[in-house]
Amino acid sequence: MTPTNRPTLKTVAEMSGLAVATVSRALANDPKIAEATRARVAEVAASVGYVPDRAARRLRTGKTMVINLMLDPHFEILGFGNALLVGLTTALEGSGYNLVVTPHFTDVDSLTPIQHIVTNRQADGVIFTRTAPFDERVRFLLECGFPFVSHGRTEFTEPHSWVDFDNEAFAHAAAMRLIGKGCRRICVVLPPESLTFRQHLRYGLMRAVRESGVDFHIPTEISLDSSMEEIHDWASEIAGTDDRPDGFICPGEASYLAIRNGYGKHDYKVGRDFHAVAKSISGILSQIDPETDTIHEDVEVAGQIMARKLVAILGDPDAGPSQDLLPIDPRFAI
Amino acid sequence: MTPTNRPTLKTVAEMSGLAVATVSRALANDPKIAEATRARVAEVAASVGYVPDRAARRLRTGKTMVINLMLDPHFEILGFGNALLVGLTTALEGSGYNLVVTPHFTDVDSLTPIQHIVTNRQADGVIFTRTAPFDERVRFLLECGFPFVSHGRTEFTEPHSWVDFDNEAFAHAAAMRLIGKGCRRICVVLPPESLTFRQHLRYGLMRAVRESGVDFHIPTEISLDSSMEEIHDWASEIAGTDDRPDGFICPGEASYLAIRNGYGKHDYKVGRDFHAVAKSISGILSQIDPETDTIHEDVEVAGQIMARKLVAILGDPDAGPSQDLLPIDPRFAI
DNA sequence: TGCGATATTTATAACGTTTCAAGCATCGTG
DNA sequence: CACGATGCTTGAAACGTTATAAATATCGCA
Repeated sequence: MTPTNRPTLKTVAEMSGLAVATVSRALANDPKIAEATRARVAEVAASVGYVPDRAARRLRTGKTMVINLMLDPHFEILGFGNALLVGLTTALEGSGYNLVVTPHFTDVDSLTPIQHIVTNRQADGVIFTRTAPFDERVRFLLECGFPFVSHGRTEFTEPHSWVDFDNEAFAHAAAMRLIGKGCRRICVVLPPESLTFRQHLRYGLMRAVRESGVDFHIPTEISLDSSMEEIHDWASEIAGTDDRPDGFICPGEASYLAIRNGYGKHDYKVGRDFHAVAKSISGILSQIDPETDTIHEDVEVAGQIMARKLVAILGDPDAGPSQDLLPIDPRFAI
Repeated sequence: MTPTNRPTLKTVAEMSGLAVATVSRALANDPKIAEATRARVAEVAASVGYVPDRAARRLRTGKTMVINLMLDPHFEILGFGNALLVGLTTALEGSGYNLVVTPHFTDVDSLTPIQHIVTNRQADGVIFTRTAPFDERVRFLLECGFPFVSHGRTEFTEPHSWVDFDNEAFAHAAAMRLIGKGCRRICVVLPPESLTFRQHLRYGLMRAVRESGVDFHIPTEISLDSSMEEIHDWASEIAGTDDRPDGFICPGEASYLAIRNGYGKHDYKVGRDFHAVAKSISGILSQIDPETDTIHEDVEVAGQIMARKLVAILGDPDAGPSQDLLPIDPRFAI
């Protein structure tokens, strides 16, 4: 381990015969510094490979240059967490912000880790997923005026920044496709009540129902958070009933697979005896069942947008919140 | 935003009528501080919710209390990245270390981001995956004596800390199972030459070949890094030949699916016309093909072990490197 | 020539922590 | 009773920045 010979402002100052303060301001492009000086300082700094010290900056300015991603280890759907992470990190590259990842269990105690981050200034902003209609994290962060971007919306009247997939459009488009294939009774596996996008999916389906008069079913025994085994068993059971749905909207790859296998137990084959439209995230479905009808949610670009949005907020705290509703592939939209 | 009223050492010092230095050392459990004082300071600190300032500490001590995970956005196999992340973050919880995630593309320039971290002291230790036999990251980090744990081994003589799955045992066990099912020609999809575990898989197969005299095939047209489409097309093509393999070792879920579908194009059905043993990571295979023969690699515990290992190294830099070869499920071992 | 205005630069003081050397009681001992 | 130990506490400096205020150089103009 080298005896810490990293160049500092002092190094650059001595080399250029200027004061530390001058160098600091020159590098900050302060217009009060003579153009010639600025150029010389920049050159010297570059030549010795000066890189400002994060700790010193953070201590002095209070800005951590850290963005915190709260990740729920429980409920990470196949590919979702990774795609989000990739989107965030790539968008953050070169921005000077570091992404630190903290585990937090949305269902048990979603607030404590965030409070810790806010009160102890561990980050400049937070990003999280699995947003609830009256999310306590959102409420808390709004109260303290702490910057954040959520994946998913809330029902608070006060606006805040979020990025979300248009699940309403997804469910509607999916339902319309199923109807187009002749389905008479459409079923959708919804997320638990606690998550906002449950309603969006439901509205999407209901709109299609209103428009077409098709029959529908929303199971109460299972949710999108149920294990694949549970969904599988439920599907297998319902497949044996007379009023079994002949069309499924699956807002996730896992639920699709579980249902297709559950029905498969009764030799009901997707595309022949029933139909399904799945939300694709990892894209694996097109390999498993190439003929599966899917609508893609691009979580990676969602991550990129969230990162850019948060950086923008941090850069200009006076800017109001902004929202991004990511549309479904227009080919599927009605 | 509140006007920064966070308690500091000074706060605690004033409240307890002691000097800042005393408080600092009391909280550090310095035995030179009177027992009574230590207790009082601890009490006061707790009562005001004192939490040491990371930036100040880092500036003073040089320790960043950051561990950096280098994540390759390209090649993250289904569930691998997320499982690793979950393992790391949960194991790191309460350790005081923050996990920051940096993207870096193993194939294009694996060194630069790591050099940046080392020379600019952005972290106390690094964790990375996709290790090569003569990995330049390992070489570099060993040279500077910078703490790290790799997922995967190298062929350097100088030992270093790593955690790895026993891919040799996996391939061997998989081959033996295939042979037990009557396979005559076994094929394994290997990772590219650049990755160390390619050899481990190969050795595992070769050992089984030696022991049983079975025929084998190692494709050169594709690798584990090939897209599912490519593997699918390759499998579909080879399925039409006379000497097509009747047993597959798939060190990944994607490759299994691609092959099963490629063979499926010729109406060859897994379990009937050919067999396969897949490495399961996300566990999704048991839902897609419940009868699939899989051997599980628990990437999450790998992550936990890596995190603990690195923390141990950072706690005692004089401790030598240590290695963990994670065994396959003993039920499958021969 | 001199004086205020303007353009640059700089010294200094923080930010919150740890550590080093020094401080000050208290005490046993010669 | 003085004197060095001993046990505990503390002042001051430093880590690398940035912000504030003050200093210095430069200049136009009376």
